[in-house]
Amino acid sequence: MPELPEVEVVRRGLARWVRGRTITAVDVLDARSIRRHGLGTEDFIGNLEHATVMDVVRRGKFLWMPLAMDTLGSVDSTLPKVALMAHLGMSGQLLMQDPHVPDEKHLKVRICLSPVDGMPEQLRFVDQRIFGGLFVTSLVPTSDGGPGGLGETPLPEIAEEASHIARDPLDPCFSFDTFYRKVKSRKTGLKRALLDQSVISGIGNIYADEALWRARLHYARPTDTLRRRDAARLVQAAQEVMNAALAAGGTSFDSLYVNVNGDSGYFARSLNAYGRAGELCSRCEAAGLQSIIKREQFMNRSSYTCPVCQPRPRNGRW
DNA sequence: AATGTGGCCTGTTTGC
DNA sequence: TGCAAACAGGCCACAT
Repeated sequence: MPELPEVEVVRRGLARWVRGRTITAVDVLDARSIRRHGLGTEDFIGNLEHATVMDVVRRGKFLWMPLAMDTLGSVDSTLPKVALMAHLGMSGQLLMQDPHVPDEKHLKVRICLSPVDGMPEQLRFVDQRIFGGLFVTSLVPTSDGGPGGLGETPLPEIAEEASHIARDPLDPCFSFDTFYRKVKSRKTGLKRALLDQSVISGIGNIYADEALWRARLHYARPTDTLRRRDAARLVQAAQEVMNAALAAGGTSFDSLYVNVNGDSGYFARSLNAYGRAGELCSRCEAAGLQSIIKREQFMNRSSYTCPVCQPRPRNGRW
């Protein structure tokens, strides 16, 4: 499933094909994919047609395209106030396609772009499970005054529907102090805090388990007992594992298509904890020990840990 | 107010 | 063999 590194790969790929192009037509094939656009299909389409895509911006797993409306034949590029928001959910894909390519089985929305030589004319949203979706949202000032997210031409504004989430660990404006303050003030388990988008964004179940494993921390570690150096190790671990995944996904930048093929494929081989129940912990093995990664339920999700190098709390003491 | 839970979705895998 | 249940999981509405 697309996680933050995959969404960033999509952002970079998409920017290359859609920046500066005008939307000429929109075809909503399944209204469920725009259910978060509360004003309905007609309003959704009306907001997009004749608008020009100024950039592709990402924070966490939210991706949006600031739009400039073409008024009286001239594009006001100085003040984009709305954006086309996309969230891929579990199975969403954004594909650049030529018109003659047959519709994908789970094609939900087709966005036609002004023709440019050598560039595909359609941006297609394909989504099997419909956890993802598209909708139009306003741009609002950021709370910290920095750019809303990662883009080619950073705006001091953020898509409203993404304004409640914290900066992700790959954001140049990510603040460790802010993260640590938020974590410390929580009264919950560490993994729950990691998955809370208002504490730190972009981390899902897979990267949460990987970051915790790398930092040798247990998912149930009470957040208020976390030492500064533990938190620093955890953030660094998250950055390392996501940068590695990003590098592995970066090979598809030159593709005509914006690559989001579901299973984390190539990078899955690099995972040390997630999905490895019953297998030896590689770090323990390297140290001459034999411990087996175990799978447990936490927050109705699978959590994978090494019982030796990520020990569970005993008597509430760490 | 802050924290925790359930449900949305459907193709694939597992189990009886 | 065949059907049903489990599973995947980000996010938000709702409950406590």
